[in-house]
Amino acid sequence: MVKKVVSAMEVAKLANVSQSTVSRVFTPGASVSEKTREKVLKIAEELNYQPNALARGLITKKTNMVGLAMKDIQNPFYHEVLGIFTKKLRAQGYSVLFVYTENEEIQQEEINHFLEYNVEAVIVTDALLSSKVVAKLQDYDIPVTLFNRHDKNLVCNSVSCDNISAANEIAAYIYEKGYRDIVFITGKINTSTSQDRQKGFTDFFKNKGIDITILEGDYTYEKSFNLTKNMLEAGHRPEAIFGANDITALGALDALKKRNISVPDETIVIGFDDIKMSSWPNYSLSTWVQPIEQMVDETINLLTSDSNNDNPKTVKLKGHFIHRKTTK
Amino acid sequence: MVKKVVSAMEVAKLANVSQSTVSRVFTPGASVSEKTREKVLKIAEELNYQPNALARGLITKKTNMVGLAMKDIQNPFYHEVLGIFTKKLRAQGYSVLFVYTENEEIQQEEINHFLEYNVEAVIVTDALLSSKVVAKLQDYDIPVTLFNRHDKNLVCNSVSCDNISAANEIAAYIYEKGYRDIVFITGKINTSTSQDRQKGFTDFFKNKGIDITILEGDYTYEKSFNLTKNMLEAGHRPEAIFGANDITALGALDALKKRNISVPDETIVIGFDDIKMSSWPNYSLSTWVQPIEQMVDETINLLTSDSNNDNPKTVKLKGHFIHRKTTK
DNA sequence: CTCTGTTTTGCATACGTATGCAATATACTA
DNA sequence: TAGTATATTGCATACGTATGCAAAACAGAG
Repeated sequence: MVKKVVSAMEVAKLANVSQSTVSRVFTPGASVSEKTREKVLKIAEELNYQPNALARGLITKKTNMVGLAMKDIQNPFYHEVLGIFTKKLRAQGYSVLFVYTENEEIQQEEINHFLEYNVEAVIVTDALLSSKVVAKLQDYDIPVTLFNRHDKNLVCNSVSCDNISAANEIAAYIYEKGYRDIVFITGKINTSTSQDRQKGFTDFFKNKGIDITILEGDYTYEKSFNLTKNMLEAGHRPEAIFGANDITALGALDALKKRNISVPDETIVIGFDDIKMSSWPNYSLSTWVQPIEQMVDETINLLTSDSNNDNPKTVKLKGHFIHRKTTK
Repeated sequence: MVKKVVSAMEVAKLANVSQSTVSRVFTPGASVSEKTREKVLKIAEELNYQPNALARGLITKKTNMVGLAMKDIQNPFYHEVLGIFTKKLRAQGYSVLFVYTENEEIQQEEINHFLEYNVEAVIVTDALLSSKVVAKLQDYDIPVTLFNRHDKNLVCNSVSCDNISAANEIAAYIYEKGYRDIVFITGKINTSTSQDRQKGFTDFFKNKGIDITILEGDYTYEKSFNLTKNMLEAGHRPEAIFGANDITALGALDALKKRNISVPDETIVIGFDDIKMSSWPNYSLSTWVQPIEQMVDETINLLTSDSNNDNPKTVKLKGHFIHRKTTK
């Protein structure tokens, strides 16, 4: 029993008004008398009418769609991010056109998809963007915002945690507790998050004249687990390990446990992100809490306050350290 | 420097053809001579032309958009599912309009959003749907498919793992190993997944005349952890625990570890889903592997093979058990 | 070269909405 | 009451594409 989708025209006929009037009833701010508004709304309700977003977008160029691109990784942090984005965007009347990409760089093709649908803005989370792609989007006046990333080569908005200062504070914490044998496990080294956290962390110790050990990870649990395991087997048991994110820290933590090294008594472990899992009793990981909600709010602000691409903004938020059971 | 979005008309002018011809070049199967096709494509390339999906959808009613709804939970299983869906749908030329919902039941409002954008199909994952909402979608001839769920009250497609037989096999495995003191920790009890897994599991033991313990969980780690902890503190240490999903099983596993109960020597633990985490060395959880890829394939098949809503299909796939270190 | 059958093209229109402009209805002032 | 200002409405058109139909171009046969 296929019900025909009703158009504004049919509502208009039944309500004895013109299609324009029906349109105006559904256009916020348009001029309609209270009486006709009610009349039209009543009929519309009966017919189950709702404006066609495609036709509407065709004229207004306001599609109320936002393109959200994300890379395929196992980090649950981004799952949370996605959820928050979707909720908050909907609250502002936006729908989310979602793209998961396996590629290191977002492909031209994926962006074309966004363009075809006239998205009003593009948010890129945990994925890289070539400057060529950004340029193309900006050619069409579509603002681009990097979430949890920044890139000096790209002239576009960016919202992230102030990773450098956060890592710096973590370093200070470790230093003040008196630990001197320290390890940093990086994430993917071509990500700004990993780079900044490494910089903030190592710079602090450099100033103190302390050498720390850098293990090159890739933001996966497995890599971090193995790096730590190998290090321990080679006879190096550090006093403190800072992982570039929680997943990394958890990998290290499990490797320590496997060798029956007591955390935090013999070695302390600190992560970054505060994913759900980190608060599980078995892990109870001390970590840096990213202010996700705020970060998302700022991102949405950027794209609604029709920020012009010629003058992109960079927002850095602070977050805070949370002490659990992997530190003393 | 805002570049104007070019339309088929402008390409047509430069190529000395009509707009219709340009349209036909971009419409698979339309009649265009090879010579003009090349000419048009060349100009289109130069102007960076691409068809406007909105205008196209307005006429053809083919928007190439699929609505995907998901509930807000912490289970990483659905993160994987989302990724696979997006990739495979894109491969078929579909874009994904994504909705995250916090509500137990998907709201009318969310569905309206899908309708406004003329999505061609709706996939619901880990969320409930009222029959009223399904009816509305079907009124408009939009096929609805439940993923990893089924619901007798809803006349719509459904794709899931054969939870009953899977749980049955797990029960058989446990029985054959000789365990008799057995616990099942449920998920949210209003989900078909939890119900079916419970049924398949308990029915097996009922036939053998064995009573098992049911703990009512909610698919969260915390709940499962506490249930297990309380049980152990009350002096009940079962020989086998089956969790309605991996998160549940991991909660139980951690509670066991906390009490220094040796797994699998004193108690074995089995989960369901095979999320990434389950293969982490520290957990190494034995579990039932859901054939996600196949499940997604089947779902997409259902919606592309313009299955009529009057004759909805139910697909159940098998999956397999994977033995890791929480079983012997 | 002519005639016929087939491909390729252009013309016109439709999809469902928003909006500038002019016409009409209403409210307000004196 | 008449006159003016304002609010409300309808008309016509535009957005960018697809498509039925008829015209035009082409290919093949004789």
